[in-house]
Amino acid sequence: MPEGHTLHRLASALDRAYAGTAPVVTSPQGRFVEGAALLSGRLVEGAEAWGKQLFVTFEGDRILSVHLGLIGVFELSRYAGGLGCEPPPVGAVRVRLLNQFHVADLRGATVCDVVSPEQLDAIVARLGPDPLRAGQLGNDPERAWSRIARSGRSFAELLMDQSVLAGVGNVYRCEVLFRHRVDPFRPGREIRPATWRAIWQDLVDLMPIGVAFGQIITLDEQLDAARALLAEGDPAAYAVSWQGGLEGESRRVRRPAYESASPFERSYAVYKRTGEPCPTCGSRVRTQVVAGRNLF
DNA sequence: GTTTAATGGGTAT
DNA sequence: TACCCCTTAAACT
Repeated sequence: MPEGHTLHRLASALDRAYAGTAPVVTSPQGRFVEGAALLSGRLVEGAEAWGKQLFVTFEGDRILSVHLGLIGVFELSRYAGGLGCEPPPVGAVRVRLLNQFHVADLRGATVCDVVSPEQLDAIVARLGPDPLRAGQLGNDPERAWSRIARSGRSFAELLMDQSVLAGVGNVYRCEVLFRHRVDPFRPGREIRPATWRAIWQDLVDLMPIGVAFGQIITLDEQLDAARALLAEGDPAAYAVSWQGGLEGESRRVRRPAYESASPFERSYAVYKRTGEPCPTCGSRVRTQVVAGRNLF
């Protein structure tokens, strides 16, 4: 379940697995048969993410455009044995990319289309700056600030608006508001410029760590440990493609490669901690549904 | 066996 | 603000 870090991690994993190869593209579920036919057998030029949008570019200006939505999963795994020996699709697999060593199965996405470069540009043009593309041309955080500074909408709402800021979802939103002690309901126009700059910089620091470990990490102790691991070495060590069930568990736990096994327990300051004590002051974390999403 | 929740977002009202 | 779509697995009966 995806925020921007998931999509960027997925894009680079797909890029490594498929760029320069011509995968067989199918739709075992049957709902993307025509699109699959447009792509199958063509050389993959690359994969990239913008915010929560994923694009896989095939030769001939045909681009697979995917948005995972709330529940979508693009499960990438390596298999041994070559074509014809791949694992059978399980569940509602809308798209399967298959080459000699890799299978990627897409399930539950809200968007899955073949688009042109012009359509890709139009999708990207609707997005605000992406903290995972910090420093890149045309990805200026001032664009987000100009929207925030003149908006009467709540800051919490603005952080989730992909046309203001691309890639942040509910977890990063809740956690970053907590980290900077910002009232979620304060209107954008009452946010101080220094507050916005600090939050943008924090996301620029935090989100690549999320990409490296395949997990949103926002607690300071975990961040310190994560930075130490990254400093001493090999983020690829965490790019494990399968996570088996724990010893004694009856059910096998499978995770997509881009989510990977992480050495960190999933733990947040406020997200999904309703009723539990604040890590700083001990008061109870409260929840309020804002436009259909749980704000903590 | 059925219901619900989930890190999203588009469209209608 | 409501409702719709996508799919799965955990949490309920």
